[in-house]
Amino acid sequence: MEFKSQRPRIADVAREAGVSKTAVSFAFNSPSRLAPGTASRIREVAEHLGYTPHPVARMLTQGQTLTIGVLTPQALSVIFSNPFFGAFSEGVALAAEEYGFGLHFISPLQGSLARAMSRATVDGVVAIGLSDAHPEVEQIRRAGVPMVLVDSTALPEHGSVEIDDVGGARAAGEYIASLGHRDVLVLGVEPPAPGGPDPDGVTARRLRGYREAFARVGATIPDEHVMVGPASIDGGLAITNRAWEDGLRPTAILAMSDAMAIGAMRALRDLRLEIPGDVSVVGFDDIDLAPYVDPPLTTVHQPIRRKGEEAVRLLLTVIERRDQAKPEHRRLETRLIVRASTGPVPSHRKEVARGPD
Amino acid sequence: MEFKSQRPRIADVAREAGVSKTAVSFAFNSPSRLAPGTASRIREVAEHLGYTPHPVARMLTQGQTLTIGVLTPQALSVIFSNPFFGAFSEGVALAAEEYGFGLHFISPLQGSLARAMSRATVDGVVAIGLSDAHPEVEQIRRAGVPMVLVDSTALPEHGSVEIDDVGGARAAGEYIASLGHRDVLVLGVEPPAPGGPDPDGVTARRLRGYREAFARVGATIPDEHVMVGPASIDGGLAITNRAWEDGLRPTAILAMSDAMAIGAMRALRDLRLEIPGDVSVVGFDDIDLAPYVDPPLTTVHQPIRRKGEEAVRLLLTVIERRDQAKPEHRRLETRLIVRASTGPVPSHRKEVARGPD
DNA sequence: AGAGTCACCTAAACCGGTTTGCTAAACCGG
DNA sequence: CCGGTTTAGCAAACCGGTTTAGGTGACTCT
Repeated sequence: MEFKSQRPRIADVAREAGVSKTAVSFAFNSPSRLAPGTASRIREVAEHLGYTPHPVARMLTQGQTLTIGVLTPQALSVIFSNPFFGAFSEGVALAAEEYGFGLHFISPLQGSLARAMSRATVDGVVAIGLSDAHPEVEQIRRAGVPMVLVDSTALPEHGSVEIDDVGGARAAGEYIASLGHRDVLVLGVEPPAPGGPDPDGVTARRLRGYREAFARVGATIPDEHVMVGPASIDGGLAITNRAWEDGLRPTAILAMSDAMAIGAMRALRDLRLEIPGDVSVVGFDDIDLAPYVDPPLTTVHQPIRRKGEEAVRLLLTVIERRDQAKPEHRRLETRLIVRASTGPVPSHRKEVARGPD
Repeated sequence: MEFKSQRPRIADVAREAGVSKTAVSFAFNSPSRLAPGTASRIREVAEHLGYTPHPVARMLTQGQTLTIGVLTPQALSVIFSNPFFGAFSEGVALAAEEYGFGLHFISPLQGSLARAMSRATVDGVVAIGLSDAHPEVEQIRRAGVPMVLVDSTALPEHGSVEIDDVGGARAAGEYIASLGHRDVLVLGVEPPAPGGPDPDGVTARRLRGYREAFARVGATIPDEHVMVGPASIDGGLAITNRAWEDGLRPTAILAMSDAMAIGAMRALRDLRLEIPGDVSVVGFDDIDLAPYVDPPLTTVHQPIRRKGEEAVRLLLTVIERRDQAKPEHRRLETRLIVRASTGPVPSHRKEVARGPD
């Protein structure tokens, strides 16, 4: 099957140094249990042979891997295309590195998240956007791995870190409404679970915030004005185009991700519409580049890195004292950042043609 | 030390089902060696107990981890702040997922890359930006792990994927020179090895390209006009400010990363300079957002995702036929993308004050 | 000189699986 | 009814380490 590794084993070092395997192990892990001379001699032999303890074997006996997993219900190749995830990973990495933990990314294997989980050698996982509706949620829960959820409360028995989605979205909605907009398009992020509508996911929560804001001014956001797609530039671009093809002519677009907002702005440009002259755009996340795009993006700020950091810290406490202590749930604040992609509703429409509504 | 896991073991399933461990193992791995009824009964018991084979134990016997590592000489928390890395990871993930491999990120542990490597349970690694000058390069080489290098030729006995840095930089330099610029500032990316000057690293190669281009028009880029810093927005911002403080007044900035270029543009704005009216800026990478920043960034395009993908494919062939076949070295093309952040050299300087040169 | 300590080192058990060889029973053709 | 082949399942060895429970000899104390 595989190949007799030419890598030296502990027994090789033991033989070469004329001691037992135990001594070699001690030389590396508790040198104080050996005569100083012996310990250093063994280490020299090891060095000479190029010996390094086999990490897998070591994990097996120690019962720990010093690795934490980042679980995503979507393929990594899609999730990495959202700058949000880079920043989140940055936070996760920061905390993990601080405590000497490695990072392992876990995404569905042959379509199965549970399978990927059971393959992964981690001491615990940070699960991002794991929805209640995910078909494998039960298997994952049963795996009994220490876990902290991010942007989800699907598994209340585990700790979680989330943000004030509703409040952030409400602030965005109120601001847009205050500018006079009544006809908006909402760009939702695709539910992680391919099938489920994810009744309490990020998309639903933010939508609730938008709607609350509009309700206050007596306006509504009909379901047909909520379109969902991948949280990427291309996603936002495609959906916006589709909306226009469908005849929608909103004066503002509320995107649930900055990447989508940027895609939407691109689509609007291609339609010869001005931002914010003809259409206002507001994003969500406040990625590093949000201030630098053209026009600078009005968006809902969330502490992305901190979200990753706190999730890891929470997870590490769970791993350490593997207790039944009641899980901690943290909620981080959001706030609206007004830049230049939003403005008052235009007094006249550039294109008179309205949608079918 | 650690905790008697409540997780069921293979022996538990065996006892419960009234068979041997062997039978349980067969039920999962080669059901054909068992009577159909027995196999399914065992699987039921396992399901009922919530049994899942321990991944570490399995790795140990199989001699493979089905995981590939991504090795970076810098902390993940810094490298993830460069959008380039997100896109690169996207490519890596795409190929890894295709072949059912997991992804493990390896960064220095307590300052030591070699230590991090020896902890990591991977079948091979993709090392990005590993410099010749890195102090631990010898230890890493000796580890004998299948490896593919990206953006580096530090270890010629391993395969590599790189891009035409010199050509890309030369194209950028020629273009800038053709616009009449003679006084430029180069923003280099920090050498991965804290100490070494990395004589043949990315920074050196691109610098060579810029200089070749300027040489053709009889101009030079003095060393004091080459400043190095972290490849991030903040890095570019800080260095540009420092350059101005040092009295430099270039008419163009050649940044070796788009993130730095964006930071530089920010600094220029803060200095009340116009882009490209007063100063032209060209980046390197062509990240997804390069067309969307203000002004749209002129930059050297490189196939970032493909770089990640090819590295993984190369690595997988090395892992599979663990042969001594001569290592493959691939070089991907680069090309200049002209957008709006560059223009002709201004006829008069906004600020007359010149630097000390 | 004998008992007790200590320093140093080792054999064997163990972590949780997989794989190899083997046995016992069932099956088969003549 | 018998020798040969299959089938179904088991015990034990193994993967490469760590850890436990001694064992040996030198040294100290009385």
